[in-house]
Amino acid sequence: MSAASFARAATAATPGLDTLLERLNPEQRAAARHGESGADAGPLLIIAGAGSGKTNTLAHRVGCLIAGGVDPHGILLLTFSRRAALQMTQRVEGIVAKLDERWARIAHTVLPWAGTFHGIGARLLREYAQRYAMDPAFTILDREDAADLMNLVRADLKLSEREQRFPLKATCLAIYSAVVNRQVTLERVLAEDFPWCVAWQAELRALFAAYVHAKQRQGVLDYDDLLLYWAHLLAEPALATEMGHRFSHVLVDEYQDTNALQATILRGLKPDGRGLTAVGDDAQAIYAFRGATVRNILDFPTQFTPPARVVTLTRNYRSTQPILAATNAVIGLASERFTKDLWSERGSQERPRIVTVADDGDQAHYVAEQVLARREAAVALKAQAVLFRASSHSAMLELELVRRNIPYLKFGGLKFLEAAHVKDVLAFLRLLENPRDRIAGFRVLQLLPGVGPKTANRMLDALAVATDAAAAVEALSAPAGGALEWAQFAATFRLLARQSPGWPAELELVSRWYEPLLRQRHDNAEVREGDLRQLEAIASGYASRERFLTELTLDPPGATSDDAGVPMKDEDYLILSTIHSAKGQEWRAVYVLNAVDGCIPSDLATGTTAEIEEERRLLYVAMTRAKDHLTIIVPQRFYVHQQGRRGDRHVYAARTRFIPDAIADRFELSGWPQVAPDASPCTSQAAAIDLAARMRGMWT
DNA sequence: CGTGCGGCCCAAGAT
DNA sequence: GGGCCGCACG
Repeated sequence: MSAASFARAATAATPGLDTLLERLNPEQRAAARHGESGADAGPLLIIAGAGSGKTNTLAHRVGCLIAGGVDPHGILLLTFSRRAALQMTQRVEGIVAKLDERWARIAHTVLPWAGTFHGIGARLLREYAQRYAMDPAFTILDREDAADLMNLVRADLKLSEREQRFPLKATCLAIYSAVVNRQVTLERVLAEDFPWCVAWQAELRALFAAYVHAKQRQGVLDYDDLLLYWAHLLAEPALATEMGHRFSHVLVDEYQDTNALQATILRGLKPDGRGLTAVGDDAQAIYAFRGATVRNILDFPTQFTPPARVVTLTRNYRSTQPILAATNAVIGLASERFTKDLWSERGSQERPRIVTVADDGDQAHYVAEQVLARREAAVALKAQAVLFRASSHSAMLELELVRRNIPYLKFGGLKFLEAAHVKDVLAFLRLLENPRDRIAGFRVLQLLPGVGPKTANRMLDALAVATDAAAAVEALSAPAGGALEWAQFAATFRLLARQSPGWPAELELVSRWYEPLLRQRHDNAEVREGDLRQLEAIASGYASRERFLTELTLDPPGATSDDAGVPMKDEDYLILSTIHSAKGQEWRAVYVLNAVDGCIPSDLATGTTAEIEEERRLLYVAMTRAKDHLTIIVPQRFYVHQQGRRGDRHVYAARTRFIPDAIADRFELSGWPQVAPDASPCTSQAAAIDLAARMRGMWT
């Protein structure tokens, strides 16, 4: 669809628009129509409370813009995840299709520039690469790869051999990343967040310089670079003007979870704020650990002259009034926020429940039982979600679900892409894409018998300077003791580099090469081969190797499921998710696990008030996902790790500090199971000790 | 120079 | 249980 034909379509009468906007409430409508007359197209901030119809409002706003003749190719929509981008795109398509029948046919081509900051950054950088003398075939390092590269550089600089221990690779990367994303000095990051590393400041600075240098030599970018290079392009006035004109409207979702570098990018694109819309909710800021700052949203209005218009959405369409009463009370105890209480017309007699159980095991039993009971009451499994702070918190529940044959899909936590065998195959593809990518090459070559770090490095040195990678591989001599495996590797590499069968057939050839090695290295090869089949299925959804590698790195498949495989789309399955991954979603019934101090807030996050406040918002985010039923579970006892098998060392935990007695009346408190008065725990314990003594007696 | 083994420390959230 | 490091062997 060209700009011209859209403009033509837009000049036609759009009787549908007013009808569509009728469905919005006054605040939503104001946000959607902002700047419609063209007279006031200044910056707009939408403070959108949980469940206040944010996606819908934003989608209508985009619909209004398009109906008003704005070229959709000039609309840049930045979201937090690809899932959110997809959701928004579909919503906009629906609206555009309804506006005018003639548009229905082309609605699916609407919004080519919807995506995450990182994804859009990658696209723009490839497009502009040649202009600033960079190879557009760069590959992207994920967090783990970046840490590995940091480690290599660290070893090169001999920083690992000091008498006093130098910070670990992950710490180095975290420091580097904080400096880049928060746009502050190394001194400040060290002093504020890594005080134990202050003594290493000079060495860290040298390390980071070498890290940047290594990335450039190899033609690789890390996550932060996708933003950083973009920001630097925009620091060039001519390019900033060009890109700013190219995108007449820039809309940013989840603005509370953006960082200083992202704000810099927006300022570069829209210095005066005209055409800029930010949407977010300061009460749901939960990504400070990644450099996000709530100051972005708090300071947005006054950043411009005249200041941005602020529209606040407080009507909640998601949850029942009793659930909102509880969530309002929880967030009401927060120390600083844009004050706004949410209200709803959805009445209900059911207060959210706080259920106390004995331990992790009982929690799993209770949740499984409740989930099934709700399904009997016609709440599909898909309409129910179990949320938790850390991925490992669902381990016991997952066992119970498997035992009871309840299918589930888990979001967040360890991903399928992090499995060694999947990374091995991807590394081969990355080496084909970019033969200078040393992290990928290092990994692939060392799979071969007889190749260790030294040999791999030597080989990669040769590859880095070669103009023809396949010829360079052929020219290398086979390592001692691994001639056969080497020949197979070289043949596969040559085939793919010279007469590639295309995508996704390439991936199958790589898998075929890899499988014998996989069987040598791992006992459970069948399970891992299953993962490779899954990878092939995913690969078929992408147009090219480059798209596959880029998108997979930037948006890894978020879900893993049990061995039964990914449930079919039409099947019913329970949702398990970390709270972070649950952002933006909603379910009829929500269960929050481990609502105790030590889990929420995590005992790793109680260092500063700011951290604790973020944990409070995390609980708030979890609770506000619920539409009809909310259950918060408080296990009293936690078994301690690192003890002999069958050990029963445990600690007692208290209900999360974010639900103090003062607001407990918003909840219905109960225990499970209902304890029969004569089931004394003392008797059973005595029996256990007796039994243990008898077992020992067998051997004395 | 590559590989395998044993000891040590750690264990969250994710583009 | 896993990642990381140092050490001994081939």
